[in-house]
Amino acid sequence: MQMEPIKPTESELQILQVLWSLGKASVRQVNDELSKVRDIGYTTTLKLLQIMFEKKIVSRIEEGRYHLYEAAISEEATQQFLVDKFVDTAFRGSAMKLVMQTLGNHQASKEELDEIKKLIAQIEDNS
Amino acid sequence: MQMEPIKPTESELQILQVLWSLGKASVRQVNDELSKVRDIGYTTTLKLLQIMFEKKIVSRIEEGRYHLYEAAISEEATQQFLVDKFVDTAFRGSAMKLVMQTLGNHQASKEELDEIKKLIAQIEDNS
DNA sequence: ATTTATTTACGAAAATATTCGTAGATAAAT
DNA sequence: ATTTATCTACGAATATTTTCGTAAATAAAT
Repeated sequence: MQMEPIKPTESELQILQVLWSLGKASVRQVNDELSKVRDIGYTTTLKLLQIMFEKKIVSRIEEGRYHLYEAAISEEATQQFLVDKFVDTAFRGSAMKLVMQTLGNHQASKEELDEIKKLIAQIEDNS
Repeated sequence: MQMEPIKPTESELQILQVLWSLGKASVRQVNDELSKVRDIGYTTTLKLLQIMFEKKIVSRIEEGRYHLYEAAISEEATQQFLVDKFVDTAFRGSAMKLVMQTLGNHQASKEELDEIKKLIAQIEDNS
């Protein structure tokens, strides 16, 4: 369990995204994915993963000569933590303002809207 | 009009929040507000405002011996920009996931939920 | 067997962001 | 008039984050 959720840096977050989508992955694989998004050298990716390993943000297992890395913090918990921080720093604490702003400015499919309505109904029931 | 929205740093965002809430304000006023939130020296606040002025994030007018600063970018546009980036880096591009996550984990009043339902209905009408 | 490629470790440079000290100007207080 | 307080400007120290070069080890290819 992650007692004190570590605040990942911008780069670390990018790597976490790759790991969340790939599951276990070698430095090479992470670097290949990351390279699709931005310019980055192999040893930079390696170093980032090493730092993240020290910070316990990722775990790793030795697989012969190389390492397989894996996210050690869950996507949901991390997102939760980041949303909280984000609401504070960008929305002066108003989570609902964030919801409104996002809803109003991003394409949502009928299915997504339905899901959100369902969630709202659920919240209303519980109060 | 802000053609290329500048990405404010963490500190700059804090200052913007103060300015958005105060309107025009002196360095002293900004610093007083900021001090409520965290430890910060007067000249640090001053320097930050000067840097932001150079970057055109804030405007200022000379009022006698001192300056009055004002946010030069709107809260809404900045939030929009930040949400977009945030959705990308923390939610792998899924804005609706952000909405769901936030809705599910933050207290919402009946009024806020009604407002959101209204917004959803509006979106549904337009499609 | 030797060369080439791939891997990890690690230090340190480079880039970015934050903080503050000091100086000089001016106003306010004594 | 002199001292004290308050303001801006600005350089530079710190802290943080990102990037990469180099070395050592090992595997793969020739």
